[in-house]
Parts: sequence; structure tokens; C-alpha cells
Amino acid sequence: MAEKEVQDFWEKNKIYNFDPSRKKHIFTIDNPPPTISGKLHIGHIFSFAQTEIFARFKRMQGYNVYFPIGFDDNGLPSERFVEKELNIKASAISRDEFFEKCSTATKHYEEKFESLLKSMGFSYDFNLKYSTISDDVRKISQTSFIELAEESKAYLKESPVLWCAECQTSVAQAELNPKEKDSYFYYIPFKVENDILEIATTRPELLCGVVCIFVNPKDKRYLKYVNKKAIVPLYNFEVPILSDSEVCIDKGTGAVMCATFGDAKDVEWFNKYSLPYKNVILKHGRINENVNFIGSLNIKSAKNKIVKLLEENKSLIKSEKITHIVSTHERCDREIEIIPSKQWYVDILNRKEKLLSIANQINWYPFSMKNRYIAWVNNIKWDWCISRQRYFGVPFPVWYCLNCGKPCFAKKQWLPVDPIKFNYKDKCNKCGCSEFTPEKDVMDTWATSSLTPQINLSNLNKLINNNCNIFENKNVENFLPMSMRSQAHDIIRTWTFYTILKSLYHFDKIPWQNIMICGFVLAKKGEKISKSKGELKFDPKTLIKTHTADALRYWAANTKLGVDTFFDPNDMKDTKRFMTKLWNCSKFVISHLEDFKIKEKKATKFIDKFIINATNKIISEACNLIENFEIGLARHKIDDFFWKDFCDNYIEIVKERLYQPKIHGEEERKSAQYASYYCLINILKLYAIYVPHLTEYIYIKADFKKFEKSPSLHMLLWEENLKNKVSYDEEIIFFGEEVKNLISSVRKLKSQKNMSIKESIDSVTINCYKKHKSFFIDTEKDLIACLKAKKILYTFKS
RNA sequence: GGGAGCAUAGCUCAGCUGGUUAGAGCACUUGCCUUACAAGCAAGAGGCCAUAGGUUCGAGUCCUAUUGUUCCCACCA
Repeated sequence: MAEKEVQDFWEKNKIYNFDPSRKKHIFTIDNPPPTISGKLHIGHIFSFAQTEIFARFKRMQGYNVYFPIGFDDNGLPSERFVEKELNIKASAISRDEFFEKCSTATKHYEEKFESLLKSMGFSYDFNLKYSTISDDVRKISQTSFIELAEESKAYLKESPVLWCAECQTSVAQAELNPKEKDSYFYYIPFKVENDILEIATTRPELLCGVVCIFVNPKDKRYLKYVNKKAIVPLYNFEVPILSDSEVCIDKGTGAVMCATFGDAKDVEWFNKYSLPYKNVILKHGRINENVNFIGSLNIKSAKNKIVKLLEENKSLIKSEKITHIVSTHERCDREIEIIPSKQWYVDILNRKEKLLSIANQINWYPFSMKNRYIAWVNNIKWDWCISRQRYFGVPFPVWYCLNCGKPCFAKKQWLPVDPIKFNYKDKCNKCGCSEFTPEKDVMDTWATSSLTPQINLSNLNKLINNNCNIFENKNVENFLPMSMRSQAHDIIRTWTFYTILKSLYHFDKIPWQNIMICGFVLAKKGEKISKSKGELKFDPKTLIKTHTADALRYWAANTKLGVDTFFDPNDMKDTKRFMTKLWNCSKFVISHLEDFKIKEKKATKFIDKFIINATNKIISEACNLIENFEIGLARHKIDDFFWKDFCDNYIEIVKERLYQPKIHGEEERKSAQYASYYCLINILKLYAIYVPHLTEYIYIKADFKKFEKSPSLHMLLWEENLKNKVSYDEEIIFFGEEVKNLISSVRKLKSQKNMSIKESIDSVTINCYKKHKSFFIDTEKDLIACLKAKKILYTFKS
């Protein structure tokens, strides 16, 4: 209830609204727009919370933080989600109708997402919200495409492409998931003259598509066959036998059939040796009807039938059970086929070196995550296919000349445009023809998601320079690179990679100076939380309800950056303990501030100076850690200070001075008031980024406004900020440590003797450095009260 | 097969550029109702810092190798 109250207060007072009039020290954050494909899970909360905590930190450092949220609603993930949710097939209804259903569904979920994000207290400026299917974003995405196409960085090509027969679309390498599957190795005899060459294959249904046989040039067993012809069983046609060093001698029989297309290797050989193409598997996942024996069957039945025929024909030597890893489509788990078709691609293979070197200009946190990017770029085998034969996406702004086939691009003033609904209003500049056919494909969702810096900066530019188009107004480049990107490590090969690629192409610049990469929340070691398993247990809405948003946030700031973690509801005990402690501690300090005047900023007692200096030190240390995105390590440091130094020691020391000015003196009490106020307000500020509701609630309820002149805790700055560095006196801090040791020894003694803490003792002898004696004498009354000692004596260490 | 991370108390983890008896929280044991907090306070027990070498006056920290573990990439014949 208190959290909701505080959230309403923030919203009403526009605490987190971006202020375009403050043009200095703008800090821009490229924050992940969640995909609208179901629920936000605990992993989102974990990673979003870490980013958000950092954003709050920057705000409290005095930066004008540009921190928008977006929703990635367009694209295949949303389509698949809608198909499942409504139990429909996109292909079964009209394009418009399906688009409409997707729009409605995504809109509905966006509202849910937004309300969940708000209930976490995430300080996005929701006025800056964007959606990737919106007109503005479609315009940016289409502009990007046209620019790339005009510079030949994007191109149209007929060639073998990765194909998902389930989703009925081409896909990109980044969308492949390796999956271990059970299969059989079938050993099949191919006749070569009067000899038999045995071949092992997992895909006998492709026998009719065999175009060649390869052996390794170092494989003495088979050299005699090279350049001869082999006869394909069942189909009885001849194929050449060639040698290629890429053939693994110890795999199968060491002789391999190359079909069009069984796998990526086939494509490689197809290109390398200009092999003929045989159209076996069609886009809907069935065999070409013209193929003998298996025409029109699906792949599985075709395989079974061929195996049966081979057996009957005594052409199956043996079959061997194996498990092998196949590429599946990440959205539906269906095995990927390779089928030639005409698609739009973005050039990657020619830019690998630049893509590798430019990564060095970005600061990676944690640094080792850069390796994943490097490994990915190094291993890319395909240019980025950006066409999708789908519906709920950004259309290609392209028409094809009916006469000569030339692709004609939309004029920029037409954008955003759907070529299906809008005629190309010009003549073909190649042949002059004025009849066109529209491109029906839409773009890969990443083709748009990879433009989040451009989207963010266009919106920022709109606010500041009143001009929305980043591609036209180069002023916007002043904000490029953005200050930071944040994300989890699973999308380095997609979001990170594609964004860097596009930024390189459009601006020849890195997209952001820093990238902060969070870990994953796992159910147990190595196992991602899936939607089916333990959905309720990890449902953020339920967790907020049972544990509060602040508790989840505090938990999210528990780890080192980039490290995967587990969610255990038991961990929430710690959090509750902490929140109660902060509440009680605040209550105590506030109860002694009734007559406190902020103008009397003076700590006269050394022990008060100690805690103020220690506070400053912890602020400085926390700043250093968080600047390196280590919000978890910073939190632990702050916890330690808050709990041990402030609560367990300092408060115990000054308690009586606060309660009994008659014994300790009015001035002395004021000094304690000031020190405890200073510490509390700074502790609240430190924790404001982690537990914004609780701290704000304390701030409001205790009417801190009268001291700090700000309606909200979150509009205050940390003592150490953009313009101010805190200082602290190590000598005084050392003295404070000595006092803590002293107290600890007395407590130990009492504990060993089973004495109550409040039982008095006759005398305490302090062993200290001579130069600190005056400090201790200054603290004597406090110590007598705290230790319940009757008198204090001294000895000195050298 | 290539690469990266991790290996410290029963559990979850800190230990920065090598420096005195290795830290925290949870759990455990004991004591304490202390004018904020028993969801608390105090004290205690618990570690050949994965293994083996090496560098160094000195290694949890640096180097080499090994083992275990997790992840990324590759592996579809």
C-alpha cells in the first residue's frame, strides 16, 4: 500500500520526467524494450532493476538522465504469441485481420507490462515510451533500410537461405538454436563402376537431391574413386565423385553425399563447385510433388518411406542410432531447412574486421562479455537475412518494376509506408515502366530493434531540437554514442551485434560508450526459467504482492555484474530484515530531531565527526563501485556501514547523549543530532537507488522537506556528485575504529561472563596512541554511558 | 573441438594493482527483553582459499599444468 502511495506521489509530481531545458550533462540510456510475447518474468525484473538502479544513481549524481522505455511489439515473437494465444494461423486469415489481432493483443500486453514496470518503481520517463510498430519507429526503420540499400550494404539476392517451415519464413543465423536430437546414420551403397562406395547419411530422404559425393584427398581408401561417377540408389542417376579437404575421414564412412540442401556444408560446396540445384524440400516443409516415391510427403514420412524402400531393395547396409546436434528455430524448435529464395540481406561477411575492431572502442562491463561478441562475429557464416515472410512487422518500402524487376525504394517523404496499400508514384528509373508490384515481406524484428539508439536519439532530438529525424539532422549525432546500453548476456549475438552493425553503417561510430551486461536468473544451475515450469513461483506480480517491489529490487542488487543467479524465496528474508532495520533506525533518529534545526550544522564531538567522515568515505567508495556498474558490491558495502557502524555502534554510543542533555549538555546533544541527521539522510540517499519506495516513504512521513527543500528524496544529490567530491579524514576514521574495538572488547567480556549489556563495570582501561587521548577524553561521557563503566583509565601504545 | 568464467566456512558469496592472526550474510552454539528494532543485540564455533609445480623476502591473490564445473561458439554428412 505504501509503495502504491509513493508511486502515485512520483507520478503526480513528475519526479522522473526528463527535463529538455537542462541541456548539460545529459546521460542517455539505451534500455531493452521487452518483447511482447507473453509475460515479463523474474529475469526481466532482475536485469531491468540493475539498470534502473544505475539510472537512479546517475540522476542523483546530477546528470540529466534520458531514460526511456520501449516495447518491442513488432515481429515474429509477437506473431507466434498471438497465434498461440488465439489458436489461429496467420496464413488462414487475411493479412489485415491478423495485423489487427496482433495490434490489439500487443497493446493489451503493453498496458500490463507498463503497469508491472511502474509497480516495480522503475523510474522511466513514460512520456518517452516508444513501440517498434509505431509510425515514428517504422519511419526510422524504413529509412535505415533505404540508406543501407542505396549504399549497397543491403542487397537483394536469390540464394539458399535458412528456412523455418513451421513459421513459414526465412530466418537469420542468430535465430538458430542448437538442439541435441536422436537420429540414425543410414549406411547406403552407391555403385561406382563395379565397385560399391558406402555412404552414411542421416537424411536418406534427400537421396533424390544428391548432386555430388565428396571424399577427402588424403583418404587413401577412396582416392581411386575420385572423378568417377557414382549411381544413386533407388533413383539410379549418376553423380560425380570429387575430393575436398573439408571432408572428415573418420565421420561415417569418410565419404559424404552432398544434397541440395541438407546442411550448411552442402551450401558451401554448392557455391564452391557450382553444383546444380535440385529442388526437393519446399517451403511448407513437404517434398516436391515431382519427386519419385516421396512426392508431397512431409519430411518425416518421406524419410521412413525411403528407408523402407532401401530395405526392400537390399540397399540399406545398416542403420546406427546416434544423437547429433541440429539447428532449430529458436521460436518454435522446428529443425531448420535450407531452401533457395529471393531475400534481402545486410552485408556482414565483408565487414567482419571492422566489426571486431570497433568493439574495442566500447567499454564492456564485465569485460569478459566482449569475448562472446568476438566469438559470434568470428563465427558468422551468413550475411544477415532481414526478410521475413510474415505480417506483423515493418514492411520493406520497396516495389519491383513489373517490366525489368528493378527494386524501387520509397521516397523519404512517403515514410512510413506500406507498399501493399500505397502505389509507387514514379517511373522505374531503369526502364521507365510505371507498373510495379509491392514487396510483401516484412523485416526481421531485429532490423528495427537494432535501431534503439537511433529511436532514442530521434526522440531526444525531437524534445531538444524539435526535429525528429536522426538521419536528416546530424545535430543528433552530438548525443552519439549514447552513454550506455544495458542488457542481459543472452542477446549479445542479436541486439548488441546488430546495433553495433547498424551504428557502424549509418554513422561510422559506436552506438554507446559503455555496455552493462547482466546475468540471468536461473531455476537451478544452467537451467533457464521456462514459461511452463514454475511460472507462478517466479511471477513478478505475485512476488511484488508477497514481498514488495523494494524487496525484489534489493535482491536484484545482490550479485556481481554479469553473474547468473538463482531465485530462492528464502533470500527474501534478508531483504525484509534489512527493510525493517532501516525503518526502525530511521524512526529512532527522527524521534530525536523534533527540535533540530538544519542551520546548526556543526558536529563538535570527535565521535560525531567520525561517523560523518565514515559516511563520506562510504559514499565515495559506493560511487567508485557503481561507476563501474558494480551496484551489488556497492550495496554490500553500504549495508555493512549502515548496519555495523551506524546502527550497532554509533547509535549505541550517542543514545544517552540524545536522551539526556542534562547529563551531556545541550550543545553536545545538538552535535549528535546533526551527525545522526547527516548520516541518516545520506544513508537514505544511498539506499534511495535500491529501495526507492521505502526511503521516499520515510522521507515524506518524517517531513524531511523542511530540512532539504525538496519534495522528493529522489531529487536530491549524493554528497559526492558531478560537481562535488567528498573528503574524509582518515585519522578520525582510525580513531572511530579504535572506539569500535574498545566497545567490542567490553561486550566480549560481558558476554563471556553472561552479563547483561546494561550491567555496569567498575572501570575500563583504554590502550591507545598518545595523540588520540584527547579524542577519547572528548568521548568519555558517551563511553561511560554505552559501556556502563564507572570510570575510564588510559595506557598508551607506542 | 575452440574460447571465456568460476572453484574461498555447511549454504550464498566478498576479498582491488601480491603484505601482518582470510571476511560478510544465512544456518549453528551460548548469553542478553538494552527508553529504535527479539524480524533485535552481543559473543562463539566453523576454512591445508580445488590439486601439483613455479616466481617472490612473502601467494587466496601472479605464472604453468591438471581436475571439476558453468557458459559462449563450432559440431546436422
